[in-house]
Amino acid sequence: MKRDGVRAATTRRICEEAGVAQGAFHYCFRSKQELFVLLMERDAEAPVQDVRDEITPSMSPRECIALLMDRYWQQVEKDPGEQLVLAELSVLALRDSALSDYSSIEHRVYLAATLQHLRHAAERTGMTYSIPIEELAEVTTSAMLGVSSVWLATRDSVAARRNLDILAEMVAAYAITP
Amino acid sequence: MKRDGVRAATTRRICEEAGVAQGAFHYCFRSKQELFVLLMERDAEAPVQDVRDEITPSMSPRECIALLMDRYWQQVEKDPGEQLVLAELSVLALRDSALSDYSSIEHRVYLAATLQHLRHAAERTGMTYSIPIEELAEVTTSAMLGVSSVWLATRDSVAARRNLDILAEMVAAYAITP
DNA sequence: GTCTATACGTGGATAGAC
DNA sequence: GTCTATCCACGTATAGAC
Repeated sequence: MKRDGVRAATTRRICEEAGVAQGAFHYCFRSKQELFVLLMERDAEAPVQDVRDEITPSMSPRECIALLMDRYWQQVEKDPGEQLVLAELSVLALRDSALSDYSSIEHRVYLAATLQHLRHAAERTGMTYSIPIEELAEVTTSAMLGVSSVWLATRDSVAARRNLDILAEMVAAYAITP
Repeated sequence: MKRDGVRAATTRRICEEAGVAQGAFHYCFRSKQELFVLLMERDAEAPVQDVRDEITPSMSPRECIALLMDRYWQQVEKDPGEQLVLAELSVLALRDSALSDYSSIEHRVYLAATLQHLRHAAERTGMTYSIPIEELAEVTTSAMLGVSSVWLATRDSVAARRNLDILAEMVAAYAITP
């Protein structure tokens, strides 16, 4: 999927690359849809990277938020194919009622990471937020998702980094230092 | 495409709903890809709604930006299918080198609208921005795109409106009143 | 369990009558 | 120009031998 796109992942090609006959597919999975569900369930349980140790008590809000953006951007740029596949699966799920539970996996995975990061930052530096942390995490995650979507299409890394930088500043404005 | 998704737009069904024989398709278009290119060219030239008259000199930056968000949100919620089709076409273009020119149509269309809005707001109210207007428009558009992507999946209108509201506040913080 | 063979539907595209 | 008929490739899924 990462190499050739979700569309190219036919049962024939999957089996071919797995070195088994195509007929074996329906021994392993009831249907192709079942495989997709299993894949998306796995993605939805992607472990959230633990950045607890990277936040030190002396860091400013701006630095804490910048760290979140950096980690996110690293992940995107390290493996753009993965982002693209997640995007493909998301739109696929939006049109297939059997997969609709997974239409927001991309969002959910990163939302959890953002929320965790904001919580750790608050714990370690003693800062608080001027709006509910869930709301801040939600808008931050949505915005980051937008930035990465645009980057996937334009591949303008300079613009993406600048966007995340401005975004970090915007979000940090909602932090209150003790 | 809006009703049943881009995938469902086969040459057969297009001709069926157009009331012509399937063979007529390849008289009108060289290939299905050509039709897609034509469609995306049309989308890319979507007229930017003129909001010049809605901005009055007495409005605060916060109100000006909120107006931008409102207009955007109206468009998304009025016709979610269109947003979804744009998203589908974007990912399609990302995997098809012949369509790669159009992978960022969604972004480009709204970027132009945002930029125009910010310029008009500056002209009518005399305000300026503390960072280059192009950079502010870029990050704002990306963030709005992210919010609408998430909404397409979750259909949580309350969360979306709240996200846009916070976003408006964030962006307005970059305005300097005269 | 894994294979081969095959059924069966659905794509895009073309040929050629009218 | 528009139609019918057809080609051919490829998709998922199943049947049944080994």
